[in-house]
Amino acid sequence: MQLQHTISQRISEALLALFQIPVDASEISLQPTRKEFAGTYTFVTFPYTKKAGKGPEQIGEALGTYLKENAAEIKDFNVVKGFLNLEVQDKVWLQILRQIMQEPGFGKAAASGKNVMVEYSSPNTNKPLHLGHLRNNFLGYAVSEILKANGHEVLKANLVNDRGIHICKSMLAYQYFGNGETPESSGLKGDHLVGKYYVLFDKAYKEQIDELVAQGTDKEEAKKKAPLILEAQAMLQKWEQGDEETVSLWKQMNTWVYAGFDETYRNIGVDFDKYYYESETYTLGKERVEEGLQKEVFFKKEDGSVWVDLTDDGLDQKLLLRSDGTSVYITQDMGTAELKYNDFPYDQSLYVVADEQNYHFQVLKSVLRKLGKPYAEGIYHLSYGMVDLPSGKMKSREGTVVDADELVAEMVDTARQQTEELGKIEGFTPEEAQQLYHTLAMGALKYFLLKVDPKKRMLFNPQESIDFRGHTGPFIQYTHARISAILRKAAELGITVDATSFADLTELHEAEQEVITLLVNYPGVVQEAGNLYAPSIIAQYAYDLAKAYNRFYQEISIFNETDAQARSFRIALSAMVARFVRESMNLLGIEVPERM
RNA sequence: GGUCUCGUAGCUCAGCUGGAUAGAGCAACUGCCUUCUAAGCAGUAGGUCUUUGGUUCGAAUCCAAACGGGAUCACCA
Repeated sequence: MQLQHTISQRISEALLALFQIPVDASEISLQPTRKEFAGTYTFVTFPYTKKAGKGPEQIGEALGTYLKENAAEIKDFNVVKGFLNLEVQDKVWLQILRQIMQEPGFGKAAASGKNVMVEYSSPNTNKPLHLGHLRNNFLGYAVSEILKANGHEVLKANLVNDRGIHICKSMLAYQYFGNGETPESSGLKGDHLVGKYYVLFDKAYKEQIDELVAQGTDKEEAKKKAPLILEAQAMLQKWEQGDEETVSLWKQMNTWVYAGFDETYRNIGVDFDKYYYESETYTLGKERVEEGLQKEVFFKKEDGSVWVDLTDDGLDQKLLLRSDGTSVYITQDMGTAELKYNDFPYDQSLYVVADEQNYHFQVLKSVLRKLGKPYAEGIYHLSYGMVDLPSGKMKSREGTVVDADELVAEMVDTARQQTEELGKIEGFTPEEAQQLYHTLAMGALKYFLLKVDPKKRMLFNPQESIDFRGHTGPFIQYTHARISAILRKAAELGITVDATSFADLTELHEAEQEVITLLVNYPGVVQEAGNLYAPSIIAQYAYDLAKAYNRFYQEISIFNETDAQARSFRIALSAMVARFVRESMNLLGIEVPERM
């Protein structure tokens, strides 16, 4: 809100009046006052000692005295070394709360006119989603919501990797071992069924390799010569040639997988505005290569392969087209970048992709820049760290992955157990109870994965990682449920509250004031999270707000308060906390319950 | 080997463009439910911010080097 800016303005005026130091208000930075001192905002005086010709404490004292006398917002001050701690008048806080109540869009930025595409999820169709994908999906969804709150037009895209050698592996194994199995006949979810054959392929493939090695073949050689891999490669050729039988099987298996993915997406609460399929885009990009050759920013080697030299940008030479004229990964991405831009002329295009592809995206951006593409600068790789298990890195082929569907189911079950233990389901219908378990499970899981800085690699311990107490999603959800109970009670008592209900109130408890201070910060937090593409900032905020509210809740009674204005104020404050807890959690894709 | 990245409490993580005695949660210990939901609140204990230099009024934060993790450097995706 304006409060910080107003105070900066006052300090700017004071610096000029007292020390003849001209400083623009925008250059004055305030920081939150540390817990152990009185005050809300702290101004550091060290940087001004030279210009003022006075010691840091003298400056602080002089500024504080001046502000207390001349600035209506300032209640009091104290100086500790070079730190001027400022207390804001209670009536100012109350006025701010009234303003927030009357401003439904508080925390939502006006339309920016900017278009942002967010590509996330982007699964392979040869196996089901696992824990790593969950981080990706939650991040992509949350960042999209945060960007919307910042006033941008967002298009969520999913680029499905539905072709390639890995798909052929599943298909081949299915041909050998499938016996016509279907999701219906096996009772397996489609993506899990296909994933099963992917694992089977790998197993059989490894056996063949071992066999060849036993016969004296070199290991690397064996990997290339094993009959199964040759068959898979032949199958990919047939697929590319449009072989009817191959394409038909491919369609069949993909249909199963998509049904499975849709179910998972629905279950975890993510969605997309547009799907792209690599089977439709993998030949794109060749025109870009041609364009680059004409512009002479790419070059062709004798064998016909096309390369780009990126040594100017600190990168290497990079292959863009194979000698046989077929595309590689980067060729495709050059094509899809153009396709995306034509579909949705973006100012920014985010790729939510794990950090193992950092180099790839540097190359992509650099290549498009060389081609002079207007959309090159908007490309941003939202790189996130891997999720490790206590046993180390997850490897899908080795079966050391945490399956997304299983994990969610386990979480729901844990939520049920916890809730039942606490005896909190009285008055719930079975459907409501099930709904609650799901809400809590997803809250716990999403919060756990989103509270960590996306860039950082993180550890997930299935045994102990997901808690329902402390710094968790359910803690924040619980706070919302608590407040809901208060608001229900207020309604039962016939108490209605609006911005005029506490017009004469002039004093606040410290715990109340701290809650308002956090509410004031909300728009700034949303903005920062948007600028940094960091849902973790929202997660931290929601926790801080819930924590501060719980302290207030514990210390101060609402319905035992005899002063009607103070009581109304506390109900209003509670309602605002509920509102911003809900909004901030929704930005993370997390629902909050009315009761729990 | 080149490039990039990370190293903060026993564990998992915060610490914004440099600011006060480095913060949470979990785990451990102590209090608080005849009063609005104890999935809560308050408190105790726990640290050479990997190390060494440098920049300055001031460094967990910026710079350099070392050590230790990780990623990447495919006519794979």
